[in-house]
Amino acid sequence: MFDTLHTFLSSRIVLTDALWEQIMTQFSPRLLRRGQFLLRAGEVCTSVAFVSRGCLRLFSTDPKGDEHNLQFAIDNWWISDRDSFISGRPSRYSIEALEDSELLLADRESARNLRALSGDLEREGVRMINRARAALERRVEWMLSMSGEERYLQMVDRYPDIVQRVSQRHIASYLGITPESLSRIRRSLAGRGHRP
Amino acid sequence: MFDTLHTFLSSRIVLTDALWEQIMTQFSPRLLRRGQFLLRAGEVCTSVAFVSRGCLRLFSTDPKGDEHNLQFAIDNWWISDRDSFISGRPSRYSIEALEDSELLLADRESARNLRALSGDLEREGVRMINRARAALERRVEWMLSMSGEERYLQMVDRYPDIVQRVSQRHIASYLGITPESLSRIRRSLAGRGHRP
DNA sequence: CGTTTGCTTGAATTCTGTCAAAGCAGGTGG
DNA sequence: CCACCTGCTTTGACAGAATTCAAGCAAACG
Repeated sequence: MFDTLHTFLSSRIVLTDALWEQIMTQFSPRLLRRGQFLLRAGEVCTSVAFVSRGCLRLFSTDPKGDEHNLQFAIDNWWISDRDSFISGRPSRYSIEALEDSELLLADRESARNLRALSGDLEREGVRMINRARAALERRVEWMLSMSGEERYLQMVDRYPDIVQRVSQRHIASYLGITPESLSRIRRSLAGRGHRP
Repeated sequence: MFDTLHTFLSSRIVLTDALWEQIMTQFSPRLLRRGQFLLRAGEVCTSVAFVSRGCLRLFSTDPKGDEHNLQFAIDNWWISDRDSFISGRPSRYSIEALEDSELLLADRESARNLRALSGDLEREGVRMINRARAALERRVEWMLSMSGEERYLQMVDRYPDIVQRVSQRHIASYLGITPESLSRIRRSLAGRGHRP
Protein backbone atom coordinates (compact mmCIF):
# COMPACT_ATOMS: atom_id res chain seq x y z
CA MET A 1 0.00 0.00 0.00
CA PHE A 2 2.93 2.31 0.66
CA ASP A 3 4.71 0.97 -2.43
CA THR A 4 2.77 3.14 -4.85
CA LEU A 5 3.57 6.27 -2.84
CA HIS A 6 7.22 5.28 -2.79
CA THR A 7 7.22 4.83 -6.55
CA PHE A 8 5.36 8.10 -7.00
CA LEU A 9 7.77 10.11 -4.88
CA SER A 10 10.98 8.54 -6.11
CA SER A 11 10.11 9.59 -9.64
CA ARG A 12 9.95 13.24 -8.53
CA ILE A 13 12.43 13.77 -5.74
CA VAL A 14 15.63 12.22 -4.45
CA LEU A 15 14.24 9.68 -2.02
CA THR A 16 16.80 8.16 0.32
CA ASP A 17 15.81 5.26 2.55
CA ALA A 18 16.18 7.48 5.61
CA LEU A 19 13.87 10.11 4.18
CA TRP A 20 11.35 7.50 3.14
CA GLU A 21 11.29 6.04 6.63
CA GLN A 22 10.37 9.44 8.00
CA ILE A 23 7.81 10.15 5.31
CA MET A 24 5.99 6.88 5.98
CA THR A 25 5.44 7.77 9.61
CA GLN A 26 3.41 10.81 8.54
CA PHE A 27 0.78 8.89 6.57
CA SER A 28 -1.97 6.72 7.92
CA PRO A 29 -3.59 4.08 5.71
CA ARG A 30 -7.31 4.05 5.20
CA LEU A 31 -9.63 1.73 3.32
CA LEU A 32 -12.79 3.10 1.79
CA ARG A 33 -15.53 0.96 0.32
CA ARG A 34 -17.38 1.97 -2.80
CA GLY A 35 -19.98 4.53 -1.82
CA GLN A 36 -18.28 5.60 1.41
CA PHE A 37 -17.26 9.20 1.98
CA LEU A 38 -13.90 10.65 2.89
CA LEU A 39 -15.48 14.07 3.37
CA ARG A 40 -19.03 15.38 3.55
CA ALA A 41 -20.06 18.93 2.67
CA GLY A 42 -20.13 21.00 5.86
CA GLU A 43 -17.30 19.12 7.52
CA VAL A 44 -13.76 20.44 7.70
CA CYS A 45 -11.35 18.66 5.40
CA THR A 46 -8.66 17.43 7.77
CA SER A 47 -6.48 15.48 5.36
CA VAL A 48 -4.95 15.23 1.94
CA ALA A 49 -5.25 11.77 0.51
CA PHE A 50 -2.90 9.91 -1.77
CA VAL A 51 -4.80 7.26 -3.72
CA SER A 52 -2.68 4.15 -3.85
CA ARG A 53 -5.51 2.16 -5.41
CA GLY A 54 -9.09 2.95 -6.31
CA CYS A 55 -11.18 5.81 -7.60
CA LEU A 56 -12.84 8.79 -5.92
CA ARG A 57 -14.69 11.93 -6.88
CA LEU A 58 -14.87 15.40 -5.36
CA PHE A 59 -18.21 17.09 -5.95
CA SER A 60 -20.41 19.96 -4.86
CA THR A 61 -24.14 19.81 -4.24
CA ASP A 62 -26.10 22.83 -5.46
CA PRO A 63 -29.25 24.29 -3.86
CA LYS A 64 -31.42 22.20 -6.20
CA GLY A 65 -29.72 19.07 -4.90
CA ASP A 66 -27.84 18.37 -8.12
CA GLU A 67 -24.25 17.17 -7.80
CA HIS A 68 -21.34 18.46 -9.86
CA ASN A 69 -18.08 16.57 -10.13
CA LEU A 70 -15.10 18.85 -9.84
CA GLN A 71 -12.39 16.26 -9.74
CA PHE A 72 -11.67 12.56 -10.04
CA ALA A 73 -8.72 10.80 -8.46
CA ILE A 74 -7.43 7.35 -9.35
CA ASP A 75 -4.24 5.47 -8.52
CA ASN A 76 -1.32 7.84 -7.91
CA TRP A 77 -3.44 10.98 -7.65
CA TRP A 78 -4.02 13.22 -4.67
CA ILE A 79 -7.42 14.40 -3.52
CA SER A 80 -8.62 16.83 -0.89
CA ASP A 81 -10.46 20.12 -0.49
CA ARG A 82 -7.35 22.24 -0.18
CA ASP A 83 -9.25 25.37 0.74
CA SER A 84 -10.87 23.76 3.73
CA PHE A 85 -7.68 21.87 4.56
CA ILE A 86 -5.64 25.06 4.66
CA SER A 87 -8.18 27.43 6.19
CA GLY A 88 -9.88 25.02 8.57
CA ARG A 89 -13.26 26.25 7.39
CA PRO A 90 -16.13 23.85 6.55
CA SER A 91 -15.98 22.44 3.05
CA ARG A 92 -18.54 23.04 0.31
CA TYR A 93 -17.51 19.72 -1.21
CA SER A 94 -17.87 16.04 -0.61
CA ILE A 95 -15.45 13.25 -1.49
CA GLU A 96 -16.86 9.82 -2.26
CA ALA A 97 -15.24 6.55 -3.24
CA LEU A 98 -16.50 5.28 -6.60
CA GLU A 99 -14.61 2.01 -6.09
CA ASP A 100 -13.14 0.28 -3.06
CA SER A 101 -10.04 2.36 -2.46
CA GLU A 102 -6.79 2.36 -0.52
CA LEU A 103 -5.70 5.77 0.69
CA LEU A 104 -2.79 7.23 2.57
CA LEU A 105 -3.84 10.23 4.64
CA ALA A 106 -1.81 13.14 5.94
CA ASP A 107 -3.42 15.64 8.30
CA ARG A 108 -2.45 19.29 8.76
CA GLU A 109 0.35 18.53 11.18
CA SER A 110 1.69 15.72 9.02
CA ALA A 111 1.71 18.04 6.03
CA ARG A 112 3.66 20.57 8.06
CA ASN A 113 6.12 17.88 9.14
CA LEU A 114 6.54 16.68 5.58
CA ARG A 115 7.32 20.17 4.32
CA ALA A 116 9.90 20.51 7.09
CA LEU A 117 11.47 17.14 6.29
CA SER A 118 13.08 18.18 3.03
CA GLY A 119 13.28 21.15 0.71
CA ASP A 120 12.61 18.79 -2.20
CA LEU A 121 9.35 17.73 -0.65
CA GLU A 122 8.28 21.30 0.01
CA ARG A 123 9.03 22.33 -3.59
CA GLU A 124 7.14 19.31 -4.86
CA GLY A 125 4.16 20.48 -2.82
CA VAL A 126 4.25 23.86 -4.54
CA ARG A 127 4.52 22.13 -7.91
CA MET A 128 1.45 20.09 -7.07
CA ILE A 129 -0.58 23.19 -6.32
CA ASN A 130 0.60 24.72 -9.56
CA ARG A 131 -0.38 21.65 -11.54
CA ALA A 132 -3.81 21.73 -9.95
CA ARG A 133 -4.11 25.42 -10.83
CA ALA A 134 -3.00 24.82 -14.41
CA ALA A 135 -5.51 21.98 -14.82
CA LEU A 136 -8.34 24.19 -13.57
CA GLU A 137 -7.26 26.99 -15.89
CA ARG A 138 -7.33 24.64 -18.86
CA ARG A 139 -10.73 23.44 -17.82
CA VAL A 140 -12.15 26.97 -17.60
CA GLU A 141 -10.72 27.58 -21.06
CA TRP A 142 -12.49 24.47 -22.33
CA MET A 143 -15.77 25.53 -20.79
CA LEU A 144 -15.51 28.92 -22.46
CA SER A 145 -14.44 27.81 -25.91
CA MET A 146 -15.70 24.31 -26.55
CA SER A 147 -18.98 22.50 -27.08
CA GLY A 148 -19.93 19.52 -24.96
CA GLU A 149 -18.74 17.19 -27.69
CA GLU A 150 -15.35 18.85 -27.98
CA ARG A 151 -14.91 18.82 -24.21
CA TYR A 152 -15.72 15.11 -24.16
CA LEU A 153 -13.11 14.42 -26.85
CA GLN A 154 -10.56 16.45 -24.89
CA MET A 155 -11.32 14.42 -21.83
CA VAL A 156 -11.01 11.10 -23.65
CA ASP A 157 -7.70 12.33 -25.03
CA ARG A 158 -6.29 13.61 -21.76
CA TYR A 159 -7.80 11.27 -19.18
CA PRO A 160 -8.60 8.04 -21.04
CA ASP A 161 -8.18 5.92 -17.91
CA ILE A 162 -10.74 7.96 -16.04
CA VAL A 163 -13.27 7.91 -18.87
CA GLN A 164 -12.91 4.15 -18.89
CA ARG A 165 -13.37 3.62 -15.17
CA VAL A 166 -16.05 6.13 -14.29
CA SER A 167 -19.74 5.86 -15.14
CA GLN A 168 -21.06 8.11 -17.87
CA ARG A 169 -23.32 10.13 -15.65
CA HIS A 170 -20.31 11.12 -13.58
CA ILE A 171 -18.35 12.03 -16.70
CA ALA A 172 -21.35 14.06 -17.88
CA SER A 173 -21.48 15.89 -14.57
CA TYR A 174 -17.77 16.66 -14.85
CA LEU A 175 -18.27 18.02 -18.36
CA GLY A 176 -21.25 20.12 -17.33
CA ILE A 177 -23.83 18.36 -19.51
CA THR A 178 -26.66 15.91 -18.82
CA PRO A 179 -26.17 12.14 -19.06
CA GLU A 180 -28.66 12.13 -21.93
CA SER A 181 -26.59 14.62 -23.89
CA LEU A 182 -23.42 12.61 -23.34
CA SER A 183 -25.19 9.49 -24.52
CA ARG A 184 -26.26 11.25 -27.71
CA ILE A 185 -22.78 12.69 -28.23
CA ARG A 186 -21.27 9.22 -27.99
CA ARG A 187 -23.80 7.76 -30.41
CA SER A 188 -23.09 10.55 -32.86
CA LEU A 189 -19.32 10.05 -32.56
CA ALA A 190 -19.67 6.29 -33.00
CA GLY A 191 -21.70 6.89 -36.15
CA ARG A 192 -18.87 9.02 -37.47
CA GLY A 193 -16.39 6.19 -36.92
CA HIS A 194 -14.96 6.71 -33.47
CA ARG A 195 -13.37 4.01 -31.39
CA PRO A 196 -15.64 3.05 -28.49
CA MET B 1 3.85 53.99 -8.65
CA PHE B 2 5.66 51.84 -6.08
CA ASP B 3 3.36 53.15 -3.36
CA THR B 4 0.51 50.79 -4.21
CA LEU B 5 2.83 47.79 -4.10
CA HIS B 6 4.15 48.94 -0.73
CA THR B 7 0.61 49.26 0.61
CA PHE B 8 -0.30 45.90 -0.85
CA LEU B 9 2.65 44.09 0.69
CA SER B 10 2.58 45.77 4.06
CA SER B 11 -0.97 44.54 4.59
CA ARG B 12 0.20 40.93 4.15
CA ILE B 13 3.72 40.62 5.45
CA VAL B 14 6.00 42.37 7.91
CA LEU B 15 7.61 44.94 5.66
CA THR B 16 10.66 46.67 7.13
CA ASP B 17 12.23 49.60 5.31
CA ALA B 18 15.32 47.51 4.62
CA LEU B 19 13.29 44.71 3.08
CA TRP B 20 11.27 47.16 1.03
CA GLU B 21 14.42 48.73 -0.37
CA GLN B 22 15.53 45.34 -1.59
CA ILE B 23 12.15 44.42 -2.98
CA MET B 24 11.94 47.62 -5.02
CA THR B 25 15.17 46.84 -6.84
CA GLN B 26 13.59 43.66 -8.22
CA PHE B 27 10.71 45.37 -10.02
CA SER B 28 10.87 47.45 -13.15
CA PRO B 29 8.07 49.92 -13.91
CA ARG B 30 6.25 49.75 -17.21
CA LEU B 31 3.54 51.88 -18.74
CA LEU B 32 1.04 50.32 -21.10
CA ARG B 33 -1.44 52.27 -23.18
CA ARG B 34 -4.94 51.05 -23.73
CA GLY B 35 -4.83 48.41 -26.45
CA GLN B 36 -1.16 47.54 -25.99
CA PHE B 37 -0.07 44.01 -25.14
CA LEU B 38 2.07 42.75 -22.29
CA LEU B 39 2.12 39.29 -23.81
CA ARG B 40 1.07 37.82 -27.15
CA ALA B 41 0.09 34.20 -27.66
CA GLY B 42 3.12 32.25 -28.83
CA GLU B 43 5.61 34.32 -26.85
CA VAL B 44 7.13 33.18 -23.59
CA CYS B 45 5.75 35.01 -20.57
CA THR B 46 8.87 36.44 -18.96
CA SER B 47 7.32 38.40 -16.13
CA VAL B 48 4.68 38.58 -13.46
CA ALA B 49 3.04 41.99 -13.32
CA PHE B 50 1.67 43.87 -10.37
CA VAL B 51 -0.98 46.34 -11.52
CA SER B 52 -0.49 49.55 -9.59
CA ARG B 53 -3.07 51.34 -11.73
CA GLY B 54 -5.17 50.35 -14.72
CA CYS B 55 -6.97 47.33 -16.09
CA LEU B 56 -5.86 44.33 -18.15
CA ARG B 57 -7.24 41.08 -19.42
CA LEU B 58 -5.72 37.66 -20.04
CA PHE B 59 -7.38 35.79 -22.87
CA SER B 60 -7.01 32.86 -25.22
CA THR B 61 -7.79 32.83 -28.91
CA ASP B 62 -9.48 29.69 -30.20
CA PRO B 63 -9.03 28.12 -33.65
CA LYS B 64 -12.11 30.00 -34.90
CA GLY B 65 -10.45 33.27 -33.91
CA ASP B 66 -12.81 33.96 -31.00
CA GLU B 67 -11.28 35.35 -27.82
CA HIS B 68 -12.07 34.12 -24.32
CA ASN B 69 -11.26 36.17 -21.24
CA LEU B 70 -9.78 34.05 -18.49
CA GLN B 71 -8.83 36.78 -16.07
CA PHE B 72 -9.06 40.49 -15.46
CA ALA B 73 -6.62 42.45 -13.32
CA ILE B 74 -7.16 45.91 -11.91
CA ASP B 75 -5.34 47.99 -9.31
CA ASN B 76 -3.59 45.79 -6.74
CA TRP B 77 -3.94 42.57 -8.71
CA TRP B 78 -1.25 40.41 -10.26
CA ILE B 79 -1.36 39.11 -13.79
CA SER B 80 0.77 36.71 -15.80
CA ASP B 81 0.66 33.35 -17.54
CA ARG B 82 2.18 31.41 -14.68
CA ASP B 83 2.53 28.22 -16.69
CA SER B 84 4.63 29.86 -19.34
CA PHE B 85 6.47 31.93 -16.73
CA ILE B 86 7.46 28.85 -14.77
CA SER B 87 8.09 26.42 -17.61
CA GLY B 88 9.57 28.82 -20.13
CA ARG B 89 7.31 27.40 -22.81
CA PRO B 90 5.37 29.61 -25.26
CA SER B 91 2.09 30.90 -23.89
CA ARG B 92 -1.36 30.07 -25.25
CA TYR B 93 -2.59 33.37 -23.87
CA SER B 94 -2.34 37.07 -24.53
CA ILE B 95 -2.43 39.93 -22.05
CA GLU B 96 -3.84 43.25 -23.20
CA ALA B 97 -4.34 46.58 -21.44
CA LEU B 98 -7.99 47.65 -21.42
CA GLU B 99 -7.01 51.03 -19.95
CA ASP B 100 -3.75 52.95 -19.75
CA SER B 101 -1.96 51.03 -17.01
CA GLU B 102 1.02 51.26 -14.70
CA LEU B 103 2.72 47.95 -14.02
CA LEU B 104 5.61 46.70 -11.93
CA LEU B 105 7.31 43.74 -13.56
CA ALA B 106 9.42 40.98 -12.05
CA ASP B 107 11.15 38.49 -14.33
CA ARG B 108 12.14 34.94 -13.47
CA GLU B 109 15.36 35.93 -11.79
CA SER B 110 13.68 38.71 -9.82
CA ALA B 111 11.03 36.28 -8.65
CA ARG B 112 13.75 33.93 -7.49
CA ASN B 113 15.52 36.77 -5.69
CA LEU B 114 12.29 37.85 -4.04
CA ARG B 115 11.58 34.37 -2.74
CA ALA B 116 15.11 34.25 -1.35
CA LEU B 117 14.74 37.66 0.31
CA SER B 118 12.36 36.58 3.03
CA GLY B 119 10.41 33.56 4.17
CA ASP B 120 7.36 35.77 4.52
CA LEU B 121 7.57 36.71 0.89
CA GLU B 122 7.98 33.12 -0.22
CA ARG B 123 4.96 32.02 1.82
CA GLU B 124 2.94 34.88 0.41
CA GLY B 125 3.83 33.64 -3.07
CA VAL B 126 2.43 30.22 -2.24
CA ARG B 127 -0.70 31.83 -0.81
CA MET B 128 -1.14 33.74 -4.06
CA ILE B 129 -1.01 30.56 -6.12
CA ASN B 130 -3.53 29.00 -3.77
CA ARG B 131 -5.89 31.92 -4.08
CA ALA B 132 -5.62 31.72 -7.85
CA ARG B 133 -6.37 28.01 -7.67
CA ALA B 134 -9.33 28.54 -5.37
CA ALA B 135 -10.76 31.23 -7.65
CA LEU B 136 -10.51 28.92 -10.66
CA GLU B 137 -12.13 26.10 -8.71
CA ARG B 138 -15.06 28.33 -7.78
CA ARG B 139 -15.37 29.38 -11.37
CA VAL B 140 -15.50 25.80 -12.63
CA GLU B 141 -18.17 25.15 -10.03
CA TRP B 142 -20.15 28.12 -11.33
CA MET B 143 -19.86 26.93 -14.92
CA LEU B 144 -21.12 23.49 -13.93
CA SER B 145 -24.00 24.53 -11.74
CA MET B 146 -25.25 27.94 -12.81
CA SER B 147 -27.03 29.56 -15.72
CA GLY B 148 -25.56 32.58 -17.48
CA GLU B 149 -27.79 34.85 -15.44
CA GLU B 150 -26.74 33.34 -12.13
CA ARG B 151 -23.07 33.54 -13.10
CA TYR B 152 -23.52 37.19 -13.98
CA LEU B 153 -25.11 37.91 -10.60
CA GLN B 154 -22.26 36.08 -8.87
CA MET B 155 -19.79 38.21 -10.75
CA VAL B 156 -21.56 41.45 -9.89
CA ASP B 157 -21.57 40.33 -6.29
CA ARG B 158 -17.97 39.24 -6.12
CA TYR B 159 -16.24 41.61 -8.54
CA PRO B 160 -18.43 44.74 -8.70
CA ASP B 161 -15.46 46.99 -9.51
CA ILE B 162 -14.54 44.89 -12.54
CA VAL B 163 -18.09 44.72 -13.84
CA GLN B 164 -18.19 48.49 -13.62
CA ARG B 165 -14.93 49.13 -15.45
CA VAL B 166 -14.94 46.53 -18.17
CA SER B 167 -17.10 46.57 -21.30
CA GLN B 168 -19.99 44.15 -21.44
CA ARG B 169 -18.65 42.14 -24.32
CA HIS B 170 -15.56 41.35 -22.23
CA ILE B 171 -17.71 40.43 -19.25
CA ALA B 172 -19.78 38.21 -21.53
CA SER B 173 -16.64 36.50 -22.81
CA TYR B 174 -15.52 35.91 -19.22
CA LEU B 175 -18.90 34.39 -18.37
CA GLY B 176 -18.92 32.18 -21.45
CA ILE B 177 -21.96 33.76 -23.11
CA THR B 178 -22.49 36.08 -26.07
CA PRO B 179 -22.72 39.87 -25.65
CA GLU B 180 -26.29 39.66 -26.93
CA SER B 181 -27.24 37.19 -24.22
CA LEU B 182 -25.69 39.37 -21.53
CA SER B 183 -27.59 42.37 -22.82
CA ARG B 184 -30.86 40.44 -22.60
CA ILE B 185 -30.00 39.14 -19.14
CA ARG B 186 -29.40 42.68 -17.93
CA ARG B 187 -32.64 43.94 -19.42
CA SER B 188 -34.53 41.09 -17.82
CA LEU B 189 -32.92 41.76 -14.43
CA ALA B 190 -33.67 45.49 -14.68
CA GLY B 191 -37.30 44.67 -15.42
CA ARG B 192 -37.39 42.61 -12.24
CA GLY B 193 -36.13 45.57 -10.23
CA HIS B 194 -32.40 45.20 -10.09
CA ARG B 195 -29.98 48.01 -9.40
CA PRO B 196 -28.22 49.06 -12.60
C1' DC C 1 -35.28 -14.38 -10.42
C1' DG C 2 -36.84 -10.07 -9.35
C1' DT C 3 -34.90 -5.55 -8.42
C1' DT C 4 -31.90 -1.97 -9.07
C1' DT C 5 -28.86 0.89 -11.61
C1' DG C 6 -27.21 2.95 -15.56
C1' DC C 7 -27.61 3.76 -20.43
C1' DT C 8 -30.30 4.81 -24.44
C1' DT C 9 -33.96 6.87 -27.15
C1' DG C 10 -37.86 9.90 -28.48
C1' DA C 11 -40.66 14.05 -28.40
C1' DA C 12 -41.64 18.43 -26.63
C1' DT C 13 -39.75 22.58 -24.68
C1' DT C 14 -36.72 26.08 -23.37
C1' DC C 15 -32.73 28.43 -23.88
C1' DT C 16 -28.83 30.33 -26.25
C1' DG C 17 -26.44 31.50 -30.30
C1' DT C 18 -26.49 33.62 -34.86
C1' DC C 19 -27.33 37.10 -38.09
C1' DA C 20 -28.77 41.54 -39.34
C1' DA C 21 -29.91 46.14 -38.28
C1' DA C 22 -30.49 50.18 -35.70
C1' DG C 23 -29.46 53.31 -31.88
C1' DC C 24 -25.95 55.61 -28.96
C1' DA C 25 -22.18 57.07 -27.22
C1' DG C 26 -17.12 59.08 -27.43
C1' DG C 27 -13.48 60.75 -30.11
C1' DT C 28 -11.51 62.96 -34.39
C1' DG C 29 -10.78 66.04 -37.79
C1' DG C 30 -12.68 69.51 -40.77
C1' DC D 1 -19.02 73.70 -33.26
C1' DC D 2 -20.58 70.31 -36.07
C1' DA D 3 -20.45 66.21 -38.86
C1' DC D 4 -18.63 61.92 -39.17
C1' DC D 5 -16.70 57.67 -37.88
C1' DT D 6 -16.03 53.80 -35.00
C1' DG D 7 -16.96 50.64 -31.47
C1' DC D 8 -20.36 49.05 -28.18
C1' DT D 9 -24.92 47.90 -26.84
C1' DT D 10 -29.54 46.82 -27.79
C1' DT D 11 -33.23 44.55 -30.26
C1' DG D 12 -35.76 41.33 -33.23
C1' DA D 13 -36.41 37.15 -35.90
C1' DC D 14 -34.81 32.73 -36.59
C1' DA D 15 -32.21 28.42 -36.30
C1' DG D 16 -29.94 25.20 -33.66
C1' DA D 17 -28.56 22.91 -29.52
C1' DA D 18 -29.22 21.16 -24.99
C1' DT D 19 -32.48 20.10 -21.27
C1' DT D 20 -36.50 17.93 -19.55
C1' DC D 21 -39.67 14.36 -19.09
C1' DA D 22 -40.96 9.77 -19.98
C1' DA D 23 -40.27 5.21 -21.28
C1' DG D 24 -37.72 1.08 -22.59
C1' DC D 25 -33.73 -2.02 -22.16
C1' DA D 26 -29.61 -4.37 -20.61
C1' DA D 27 -26.39 -5.71 -17.34
C1' DA D 28 -25.26 -6.28 -12.48
C1' DC D 29 -26.55 -7.78 -7.88
C1' DG D 30 -28.59 -9.60 -3.96
